[in-house]
Amino acid sequence: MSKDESSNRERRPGRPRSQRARNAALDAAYAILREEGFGRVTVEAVAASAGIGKPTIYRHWANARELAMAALMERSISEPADGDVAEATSPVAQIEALMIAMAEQFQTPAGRQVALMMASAEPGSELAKSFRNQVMMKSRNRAGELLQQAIDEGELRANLDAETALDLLFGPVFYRLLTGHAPIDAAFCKSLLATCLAGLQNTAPGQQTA
Amino acid sequence: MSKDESSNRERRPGRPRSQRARNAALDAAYAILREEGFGRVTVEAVAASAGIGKPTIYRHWANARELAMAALMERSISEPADGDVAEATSPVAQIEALMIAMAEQFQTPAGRQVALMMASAEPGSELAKSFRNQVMMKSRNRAGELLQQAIDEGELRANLDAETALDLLFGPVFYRLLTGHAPIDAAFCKSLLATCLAGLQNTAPGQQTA
Amino acid sequence: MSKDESSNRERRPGRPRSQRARNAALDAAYAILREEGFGRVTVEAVAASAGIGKPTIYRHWANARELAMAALMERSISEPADGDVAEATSPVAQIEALMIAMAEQFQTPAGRQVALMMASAEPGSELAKSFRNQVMMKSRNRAGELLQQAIDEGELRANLDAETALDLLFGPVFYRLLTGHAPIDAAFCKSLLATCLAGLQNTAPGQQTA
Amino acid sequence: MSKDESSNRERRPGRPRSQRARNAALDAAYAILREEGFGRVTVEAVAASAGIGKPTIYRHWANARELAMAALMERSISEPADGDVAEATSPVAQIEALMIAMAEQFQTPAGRQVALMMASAEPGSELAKSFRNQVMMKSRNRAGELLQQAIDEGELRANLDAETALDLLFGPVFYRLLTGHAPIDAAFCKSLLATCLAGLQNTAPGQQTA
DNA sequence: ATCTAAGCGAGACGGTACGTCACGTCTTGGG
DNA sequence: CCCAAGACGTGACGTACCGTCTCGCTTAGAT
Repeated sequence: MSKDESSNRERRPGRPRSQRARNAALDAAYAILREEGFGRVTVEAVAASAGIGKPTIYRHWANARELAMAALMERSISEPADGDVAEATSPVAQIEALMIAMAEQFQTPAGRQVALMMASAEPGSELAKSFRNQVMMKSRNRAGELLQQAIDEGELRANLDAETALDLLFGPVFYRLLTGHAPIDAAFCKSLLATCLAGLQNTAPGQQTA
Repeated sequence: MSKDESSNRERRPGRPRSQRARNAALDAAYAILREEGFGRVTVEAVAASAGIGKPTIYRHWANARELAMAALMERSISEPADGDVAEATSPVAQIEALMIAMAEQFQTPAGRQVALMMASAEPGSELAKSFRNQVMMKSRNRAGELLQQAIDEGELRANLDAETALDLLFGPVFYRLLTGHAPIDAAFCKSLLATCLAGLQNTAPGQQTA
Repeated sequence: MSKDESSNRERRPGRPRSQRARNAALDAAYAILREEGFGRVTVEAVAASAGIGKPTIYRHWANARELAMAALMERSISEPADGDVAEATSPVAQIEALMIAMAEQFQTPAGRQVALMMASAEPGSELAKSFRNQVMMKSRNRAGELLQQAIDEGELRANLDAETALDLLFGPVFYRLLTGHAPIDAAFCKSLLATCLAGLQNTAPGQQTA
Repeated sequence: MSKDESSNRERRPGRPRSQRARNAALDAAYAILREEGFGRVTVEAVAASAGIGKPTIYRHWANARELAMAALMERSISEPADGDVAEATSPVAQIEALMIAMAEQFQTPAGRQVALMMASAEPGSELAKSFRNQVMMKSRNRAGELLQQAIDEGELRANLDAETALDLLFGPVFYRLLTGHAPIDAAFCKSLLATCLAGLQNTAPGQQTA
């Protein structure tokens, strides 16, 4: 997530990094992210608004994008509404609750920046992976477990390709986040899940094409 | 689409825009786009490499992003492989061909920039819409027609929500383009379509959860 | 002064230059000159405010500086107050009236631009000479005649170097116009002339240095 | 004089301004000033030729004109030939030496730009005053002291208006610098001083006008 | 009564320079 | 060794004007 985090916790010589400065940077970056967008999260602006020096920021993050990503990860992406999800009775219902919670986050000002942040991160970077895992894949991974559970319980087909199934559920959400061609709301999530479950194919007897 | 006016224009006064300059700009922008990426498509670089003046570029496009989008639209996005699609026998097979053709485009250097370009375009702008329609929705819209055809022929369920169904098919592709967590290849497209058609639900008798 | 003025008045073929456009350009240039200063007299601004085309301006003048100079010469520099000058009785008094009239012109907004215009004209150019003759030398030349007259009448020394004498009278006025270290008013002109006439030297007997 | 603050500065926080960069800028500006003229002293050209960044130039000076003025002041305007002046015996002779030294400076390529620089400076600005004081008034002020000395010694009239007298001596020099209608050489300076001292008036007995 | 060359407005063209923003690095004094 | 402050060189921004070049349209003397 951050630049250092070296595991050898032996205590480096000299003055330790100021946690105050780090937090001030993240707070300022997150505020700008929400209010003015990802593109305005510049090292210069964050340093000025947080009252910290630019080199201090560069000690913690490689550039403004990474700072913005870190700010989003630490300040915005809450745990996926465990309450609602836990209340649900079946694995499939829990998946639905999970998707709806994610959808809600993508409708906040900060959430709308997620696609841009992911798109502009260089693909191989450590932080990009971290961001992907925490912001884009967390719900997906959790849903993966629920999916397996549902298969085990016989609710879903046993011969399911889990990867493809998860892409089917989460892909359309990010698709809409990216293109903005339609809203990302609870109704959409429900429709998505329902259609996904039932399949597109006509299964009524005597109606088959062949 | 671009800064200039729509088609119904008899004749504006003054010297007309130079088609030569416009093409040189698009060519240069497209070359940089492929070779160095979206982020390096700067007005400065395009002007220098095209041998035209910066103000000329600004006369045609509002900024470097719009120029890059226009370049991609006019230089890259080919017709979606009509040949292969037409060869397919059934509407569903045609949809599959369509998806595979799109997937191929997204594996080119220019194609990989698409997500970034879409994400960084300001959402309401005219060019963003145009880009979305031409680059991201063209295949989708064509698939929509085929989808309806398949419903009419009884191949697909009659009570299908077409929007959701299309999002199910195309969403995952852009999802992978955005996150890069897995390749976008023909196998993926086929798996996607197959899973989508069959649904996730277990339909075997005596297996129901309840 | 202007670009053409070919003396061979044989009449060139084609449409003649529009006097309307020429006047509009001069009017607009002069207005900008007074209101915003010499530096804002751009070909672009004049063309826009006069409602004429840029090439039309370039047909008449080589560049904006020349246009501004022409505008000043044709719109501002009036005849040097013949009335007041003529009323004066002696040649010396006429010189004084001439200087005061010139001083008045240099206190108008347009007049203050004269030093800048002269300084920024390239020295050898035809229009620079013309400007110098019309704007800066006209009064001086007239004063030269009066000076000779005064010498002839015995009012001034016979062995006077006229060039130096004229520089002594007019130099300080342009000096102040250029540096702005002190006002250019009638009192100054009078003091100038008086000191000049009497000389600096102490002529009282028995006071000599040696 | 320049953008930065006055001398009474104990220590500002942050990295101090680079004297190296400042000197490089002034050197480059002065070289361009001499070789190509005031109009070619552009921030762009100075930055490139000095190997420094444009923003650094703007940190030190408000624009190219001010940079050019500063360059002239710090690189060109030498002390007014103290040697020659000191050698002169009388105050009046010292004034003459002073004028000749100034005239020499105005015949160098850089000196010829002085009128343009003064004319194009906005009148009220701090740097314009500084330029006037250092470049145009230094000799004048020194001459003012000598003038007073000469009056005290009885060489010049006691009832002299010093301001007017100084304008009489220096005005014509700048007049010629501005208009270029005649050379600024030692002979001119001598003629100027001589005519000035003696006055224009005819003092021969029995010749009076009245 | 045409023809036709040149002027007209408009405005795009390739340029140069502007003054600004942000980058990522370096250099101060102080903690 | 970190911190704030703020300078540095770099690179790109978007704008203002430059002086030139098409455009289609007058305009007015010469045919």
